[in-house]
Amino acid sequence: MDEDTIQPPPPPPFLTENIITSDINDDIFPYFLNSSLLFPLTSQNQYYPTSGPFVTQNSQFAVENIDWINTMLNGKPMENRDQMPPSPCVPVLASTNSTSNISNGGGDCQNNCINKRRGAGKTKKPIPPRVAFHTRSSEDILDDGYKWRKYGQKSVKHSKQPRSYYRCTHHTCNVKKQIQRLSKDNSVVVTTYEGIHNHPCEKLMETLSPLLRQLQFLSRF
DNA sequence: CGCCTTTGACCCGCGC
DNA sequence: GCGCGGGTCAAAGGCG
Repeated sequence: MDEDTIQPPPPPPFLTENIITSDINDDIFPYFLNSSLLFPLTSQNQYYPTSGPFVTQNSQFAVENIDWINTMLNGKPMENRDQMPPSPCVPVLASTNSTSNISNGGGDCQNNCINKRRGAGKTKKPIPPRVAFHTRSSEDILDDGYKWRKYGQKSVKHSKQPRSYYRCTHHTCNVKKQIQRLSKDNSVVVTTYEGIHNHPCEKLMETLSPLLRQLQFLSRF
């Protein structure tokens, strides 16, 4: 397939609707989130592909299954974000089977989240990595590709809106998230992630697999 | 039947 | 030590 025939996909509607700010280590970065994928933005408000090999109009580029939430929680990608290719990007087939590096935070969650409330001992509880998103959405629960189980809900002081507590249902994963609407602006959902997933994002793989299969098929002609 | 949400009780950290 | 507020547990009930 000639590269000229590859047309960049139109920006999905959520890119103009669900504007998100993320709050990590006192830095605020804008992000877009669709039903399952998270797109970091460049400083020029261009978005990155979430994962897989991609081409820009001028060059090919591979993003290897990056889970942006986990990557942010590891605190690494921000200084490099403007070195990455601008959108629109088109997914292409990987020419070689690259090494798999799927959303593995290096097990930090196990270290940081191990302190349970009972028997935590006298040592000061380490603060687990956290990231918060502000999303304008009518939906409380944004589908981030992971599966969550609600384990609590509390009303919080100085807020009319209750706070909901969720835990990743993966049996080895201790990642939690809190969901709460802003009392000042009910249309804004604040989602706070705590910890790092130690397993791949199932939905991400589900989403990309058919697309890549289709492209593989088309590339034969 | 298994998985999920709901919800009141309980626990813990922190400030006073 | 006490009280408050936030976070978690776990039983009960709902749903597919």
